[in-house]
This record gives sequence, C-alpha cells and structure tokens, in this order.
Amino acid sequence: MSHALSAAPRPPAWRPGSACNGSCRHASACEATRGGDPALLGVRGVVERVGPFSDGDRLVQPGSPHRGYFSVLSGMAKTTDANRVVAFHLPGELFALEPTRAQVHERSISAIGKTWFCRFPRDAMSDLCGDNDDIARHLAALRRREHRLLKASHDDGDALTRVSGFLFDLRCRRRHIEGESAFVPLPMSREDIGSYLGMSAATVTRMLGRLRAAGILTIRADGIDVSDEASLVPRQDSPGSKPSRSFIS
Amino acid sequence: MSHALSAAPRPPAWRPGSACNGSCRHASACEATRGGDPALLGVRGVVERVGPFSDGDRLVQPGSPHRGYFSVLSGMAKTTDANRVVAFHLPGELFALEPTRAQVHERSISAIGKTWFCRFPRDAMSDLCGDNDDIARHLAALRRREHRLLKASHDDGDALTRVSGFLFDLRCRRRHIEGESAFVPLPMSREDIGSYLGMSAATVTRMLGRLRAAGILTIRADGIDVSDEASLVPRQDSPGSKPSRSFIS
DNA sequence: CGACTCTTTGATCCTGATCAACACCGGTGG
DNA sequence: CCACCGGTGTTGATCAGGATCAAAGAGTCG
Repeated sequence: MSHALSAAPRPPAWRPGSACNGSCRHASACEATRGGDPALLGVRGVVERVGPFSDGDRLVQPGSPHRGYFSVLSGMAKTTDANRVVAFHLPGELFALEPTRAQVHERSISAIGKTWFCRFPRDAMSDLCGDNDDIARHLAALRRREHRLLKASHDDGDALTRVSGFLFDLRCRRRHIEGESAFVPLPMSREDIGSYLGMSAATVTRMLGRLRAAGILTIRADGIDVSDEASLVPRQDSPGSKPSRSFIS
Repeated sequence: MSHALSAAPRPPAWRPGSACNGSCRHASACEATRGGDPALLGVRGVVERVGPFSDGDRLVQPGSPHRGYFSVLSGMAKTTDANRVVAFHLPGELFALEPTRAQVHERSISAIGKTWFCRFPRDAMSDLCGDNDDIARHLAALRRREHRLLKASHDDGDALTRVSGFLFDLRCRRRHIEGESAFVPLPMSREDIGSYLGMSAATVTRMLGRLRAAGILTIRADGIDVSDEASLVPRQDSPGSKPSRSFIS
C-alpha cells in the first residue's frame, strides 16, 4: 500500500478536455457541482480527469503554482502540513482551494492508494465565478469550510474519543457517496491516522482493538465494518462540561 | 486571598466624572491613551475610576450588558470563560472590548486581590471614535489583539515550558509598568495559573519548584524574583521542529 | 487565637509514547 | 514454486508526564 516518498510530483496522465458529463459514480455526491445542481452545471465543462496516481504520489506540494482545484474521483487523498496529516479527502470532496489570492499551494496533497482526481483549472473557474454568482458563492463557502477544517485541531478528548470521532466523521462523509453501508475503508496507514489525530500509530491500533472488543466494529484488512454507529458518536453526558482541562474556581 | 464566589457582581464604589489627568502611576503604560499619546488624550475625559474590588469580585459576567471597556488601575484581574481562565490583566492593560456589535459581555471578569479599575463608558468611547480616527484605529487594534489572545491556546509544549513561558510573558508585560525589576507578582492562585495553562495546581507548584531548583528564580509569598530571565524564554533548538506531535511519512 | 484557605509535597494511578518482537502480506528474483 | 525482503500492523513491556488524592505546613483574616 505504500511507496517510497517521491521527491517531486510525478507527472500523471493528464486528460485535458475530458469534460464531466455527470455520469461518474459519485456524481450525486460531487461537491464541485453540488450533486448536479443545475445552477452549477457550468463547472462540468471545465473539469479534467487526471490519474492514475499510485500510493504516496504527490499531487501538489508547498510552493508549486496554484493552477487548479481538485476533487477525488476515486481512491483517497490526504493533505499534509509540515509532515502532519491535516485532512483526508474522500471521493466527491473538493479541496486545494487555497485563499483567493494565493499564487502557490501551501501544503502537500498526495494520493492514498491508486487514486484518480478531477481537476478544475483555476482560470476557467475564475471565469465561471465572474459569470455566475451561484458558482462564486458556492466556491467561497467551500473555501471557508476548507480553511476551517485545515485549522481545526483534533486534540480534544482522549485517544479513544478521537479515534471513534474520526471514524464517525468518515462514516458520515461516506454516506454521501455510498449511502448506507457498514463498511468504512481505511486505505491510509495507521501512522497517517495517528498523525491526523495526534497520537502514535500503536495507539490507533489499540483504540481500534478496543472498539472491536466493545462490539462496535469489526476490523478488516482494508477498513472496518461499523456495527454500532450510535456508540461511535461522542456521548456528551452533561451539556457544557468538557473534561479536557482541569477545573477551577 | 480568596473569597466565596460572589453570585452576582457586587456594586462597587463608582466614581463617575473622575476624569483621568494622566497622573496615575501607570500613565506611561496606559494602553487606553497609548502611554499619553497626544492624539488619544480625549480618552482621558471620559474615564471613571471604579473600585475597590476585593479578591474574587466580579466586574462583569456573561450576559451582563456591555456598557464600557475596562483597564486595571491597580491590582490584577482575570477573564474566565466556562470556568477556565483565559486571560490575566495587568495594570494599564485594556480589556472587555468585545466585538463591536456585542450588546452583552461573553465572559466573566473578576478581580484578583484588591483591585481598582478604569472604566471607559462605551457610548462616550463611540463618540470619541467617531470624532477621532486615531482613537478608532487604536481601539480596533486593541480589540483584534484581545480577540487573538482570548482564542490562543496554551497547550503547546510540556508543563515546564508552559509555566516558564507564562512567567516570561508576565515579566515582559510588567516591564511596561515597572521598568526593569526582577520581581513578578503572582497574586492569582496556583489553581488559576493551572487553569490558564491547562494543568493542575499541583503541577504549577512543581514546575515553579523545578525552576527554583535550576536557579532561574526564587519564590516569594506574593510572587517570584526572576534571576535568570534568559532561561525562561523557550529555547527552540532546531528551527521548524515541534515535537508536540508524532511524525509521519 | 482559631478557622479557613492556599501551597507544598509525597504516593499512586492512568494515559499514551516508545521500543522491540513478531506476524502478515505483496512483490521480486532465483 | 519457493525463499527472501521491506513495509505495515499487531501486541507486549516499559517509561515518562502529569492528574489525582491525601496529608502536612503556612499564611491570613475574622
């Protein structure tokens, strides 16, 4: 599942002009077109499919010129900042929207397993935004969300809470793609999960084992089957009490 | 040093109309007038001195109407949010600037030890801001700083680093008031410091003890004497490496 | 002086990191 | 076909930081 770290982004098989016709498997979950919203269909005209990338290949790296936005067409991706994983990207999710004025990417984005991307050229998207307020607003909203997610820290609560919260989040996001399914693929390494959640890979394994022992999920080679979703969601016993810090006064 | 938690803000001895003549001991460190900047002298005409508050008395609490800004005239104060200390306020420092549109205070502010405040009525300050761009800009800058400080988390590094960083910060801020002085008063409880730094009071005591054992400071009943300031500042061995999380890929 | 709170200090416990050993798996080359 | 190999996942042992609990000083204020 892993590759030697590629020193530079490997030139993938670009498919310019392969505009989207809305027939891809995740069309209804596509964030770029908001699941096929008629107001946003113009976006389909500018998208290019790019791939395949294999595990570890970098799509962009810090300093590389920002010439487009991306979404996952199939597979998975991660964004890393200073060697720390700050986001995972599932099929349909749009990312690499940097601040509007940004000329270069600020973080690395790399494939997890064999992955195809959709690329939305920045110039074409800018033109679309100028012509279509809906697209502009939609993109701005997604950009704000990305900014929020990249800033969010996952250092709250203990290791078990963080792992189960992470799985719950993944499961919720997958629902948009696959609908109801107990299976949640985890193609990223335990190390990656640990980096994202701020714990060691060994602890990730142990917390998964604890959730398995509790009958909440079963562990497969390529992911997990969630059998008791209700137990994954962080249970907040009494409202307004966060035991992440010591109490005072 | 401590009081039973007062359920409601105790009405202090208000001194309306006691405009500032710049003769107070911390005039040169007064943030409201930027140390007596001629462009900001108008502020002195609207300030009122209020006090004395004794230890634990609340100046404002969440939900109380926002009718003024405050600074410490003498003593010290703390801002608490959900029972956590999020800021300490030293003489001369302006605070309780909430967002411009805020109608009510969002956090508690209470006195630490016997404390006098300067109160800057909101309406009068608004008028001043309308008449004087310097005052408006100055207030906006201070408001941004307050927002940043209240959001900042002190959960980076280990306990010793956080305590010494805290003391270093206090010492730097006191320099504006007292000039060069080895003494740094700590009128707040160890519990308060621990709440602010995200650790237990016992750990605060232990870390202080460790700094004392290292010859960096001596401990007094009401504070500390810093004898080796250079050792207080967080030493970053190699730039760009933060061992606060595990590393990846 | 006495009650009270705060600080200090010791003992213990818990969480999660770290390290090491081992199983597993896919790929590679004989 | 099979031995080998590097990377990954799992699991156990150990360790360190800091929380928690308890008990003993030390002020402090009435």
